[in-house]
Amino acid sequence: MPPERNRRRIPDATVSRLPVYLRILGEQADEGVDSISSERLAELAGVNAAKVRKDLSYLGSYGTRGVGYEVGYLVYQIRRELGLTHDWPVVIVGAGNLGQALAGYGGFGERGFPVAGVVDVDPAKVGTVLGGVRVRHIDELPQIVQTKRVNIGVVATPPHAAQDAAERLVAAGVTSILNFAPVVLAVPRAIEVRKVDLAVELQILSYHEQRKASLHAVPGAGAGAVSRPASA
Amino acid sequence: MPPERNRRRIPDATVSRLPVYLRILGEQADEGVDSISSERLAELAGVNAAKVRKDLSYLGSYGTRGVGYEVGYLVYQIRRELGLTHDWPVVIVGAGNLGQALAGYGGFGERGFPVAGVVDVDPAKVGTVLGGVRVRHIDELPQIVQTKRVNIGVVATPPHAAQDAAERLVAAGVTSILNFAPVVLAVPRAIEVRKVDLAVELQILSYHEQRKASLHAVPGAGAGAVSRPASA
DNA sequence: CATTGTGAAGCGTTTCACAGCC
DNA sequence: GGCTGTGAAACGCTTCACAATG
Repeated sequence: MPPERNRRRIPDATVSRLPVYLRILGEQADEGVDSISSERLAELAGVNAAKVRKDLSYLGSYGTRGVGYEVGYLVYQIRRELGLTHDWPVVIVGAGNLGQALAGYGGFGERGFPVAGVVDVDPAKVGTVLGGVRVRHIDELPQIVQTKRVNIGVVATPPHAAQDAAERLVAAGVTSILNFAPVVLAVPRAIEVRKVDLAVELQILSYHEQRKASLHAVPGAGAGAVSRPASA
Repeated sequence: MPPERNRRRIPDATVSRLPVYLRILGEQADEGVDSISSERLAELAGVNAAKVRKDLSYLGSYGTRGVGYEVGYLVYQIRRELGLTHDWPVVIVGAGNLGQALAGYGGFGERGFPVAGVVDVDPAKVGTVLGGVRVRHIDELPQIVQTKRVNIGVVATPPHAAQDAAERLVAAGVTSILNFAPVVLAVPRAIEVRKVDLAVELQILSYHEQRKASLHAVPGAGAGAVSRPASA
């Protein structure tokens, strides 16, 4: 029996949607649904049905024509593909406002990402307890990463400390980083970095708001020229 | 006649990078830099120089061949395009862990998004003070949105309350939503929604970790797999 | 016969490569 | 000479449309 084409390359766009499908499928399973069509899943995920089918087809042919997908089996396959068959402990650098909220937010551990540790440079914060975890000094980072087998680090420091935090994480052996600081981190190419930047998100919304506002300002179909028309 | 089409359509991908350029340009300005090349800006933003030039070209021709871009002027143009020439007050729904962290996080107001209010359904939370703002009852939402001219709402509730929060925001007159709840919000098409989902981000990192792990498992031709080829 | 799985077309984004200009 | 601005090629993602099939 030939095993499976193991080195499937899944498009980034698909990878970023699989967690959404997974969450929805979990909810459906909880409600007792055990079979679902691409159409229905698409509706719940807010996307197009063809996209759902193509996304799922990267995992293999796990549907049944004329019927749909078996929810439990699909959950299993997506979890396997995302590497969610075991926990991934994370370490949080920065015990400020955000670090505290993250550590205190139960959703982390529940979803398979237990907080293995929180560290900070500030001795005043060391020893305090956040979400059941004692804050430790950043010098203990290598030890935490090694003993708890941590692969994923979270940067929750102020901007000026973020690059240092990232370097310490990488030096300690972390290979993926979730960065909340509004800073472009310079790390080795092999390190996967994802960025969550509130200011960026708000500014994107601002762009759309401003756009709506200036549409209101122009009359019918013309080039209203409310602000300055610049030539090309 | 007003010469130019003012309604330039800027690609989404470009809009999402403009805030990054803007932040970097601001930092450069603070350091006294007043001219910058696409190459340098690209390096600081972690992207390709051609991309920077194409992105900036959607705003107009604001560079000088052979020289580069004037930092201050570029900041002005990007701010104008993003609608950052005035503040956009935001209202936060949900005074839990996350809502508190967001309200307490100074970066909001500093960057032009002052917190006009925080609301919650829970009477026990109403009246407490977060980051200088008193938590009010969610029934006061319409009043806050109207009197403070709020266009942007932030959903920071538990998942089960998120859809209701979104509907109340829309009913109150908000037209853009930043959603932190792990839920696909159903809103009218005219409402702009952006999503920040920690679990999704972590699961994407998990995918990459799992992928690295299974690469180790195969004998593989070539990839020497030393942990850190530190380069910048 | 409803629904999947998928070639192929369509579309938006990135990158190249170089003409245009300072 | 150096750097921008931009057509055009390359790429990746989305959507269509329909053959395959339980």
